[in-house]
Amino acid sequence: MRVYILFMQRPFVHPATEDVTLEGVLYALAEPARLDIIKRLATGTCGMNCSTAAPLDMPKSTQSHHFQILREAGLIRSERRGTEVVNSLRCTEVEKRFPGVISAILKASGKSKKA
Amino acid sequence: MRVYILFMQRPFVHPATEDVTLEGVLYALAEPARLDIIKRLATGTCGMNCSTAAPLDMPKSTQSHHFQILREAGLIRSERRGTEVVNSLRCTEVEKRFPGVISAILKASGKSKKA
DNA sequence: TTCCTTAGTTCAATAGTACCGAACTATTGT
DNA sequence: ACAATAGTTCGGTACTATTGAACTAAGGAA
Repeated sequence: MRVYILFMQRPFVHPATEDVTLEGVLYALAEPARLDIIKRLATGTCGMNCSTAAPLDMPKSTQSHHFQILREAGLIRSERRGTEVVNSLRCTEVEKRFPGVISAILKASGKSKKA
Repeated sequence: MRVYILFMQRPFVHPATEDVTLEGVLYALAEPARLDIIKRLATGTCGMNCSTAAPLDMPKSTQSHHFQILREAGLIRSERRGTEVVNSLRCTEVEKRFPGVISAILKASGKSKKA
């Protein structure tokens, strides 16, 4: 028999559009794994849970860490839906704050290092 | 009396345009101090030496480190001119490789965190 | 030449950050 | 009530950044 002490689950914190910083956005996207997550979210039409949006071989604790950074940078919105967390891009908001940045990076991210 | 053993000074290495990676560019620009350097270089019409392009209070060893990262990312070109190193942006090249990325970031970098 | 000055680099140590396994929380289904 | 699924938190190790100190290199002055 196991005793659990129950806490309220901490709600996710999302910065307001005007509080999103360029530094935070660039920092978040500079990590290939996180850019990868953003690319996956961009191709899908609806939100994705963490495991789906993250690369297959990434440990869950690392996923959690990266999603937190993306969320705090203002790039994604996360919502709890039962046991899972549904993540979706905040592209339009970020585009409004920093026009062209995300779209140009997403467009560029298709290019490989060398043929 | 001090004895110096003289070496040839290592020449600067600049990646070819096609070897510039998005990851490297974003990583380089994600650091506020480096974005600052790029902004300074962007406003000037000609090249600047390291001390001029870097923030005033930055230690020289840190400057050197940041310029190396910017250079290896393919964002700047460095040339020795006597005792100093003249740095200039490789904007057009990077724009050709990743259209819109640098220009959008430079445009966005003017925006402050909050009024 | 010899020394001084200016400009930047390299080294090494410390401070800070990231990654990931293990243990845990929370919700849903059986 | 228990098992399964999905994600979070913690803590230790491994990597990365920052910076003072020592150094290289070029250019001038005496």
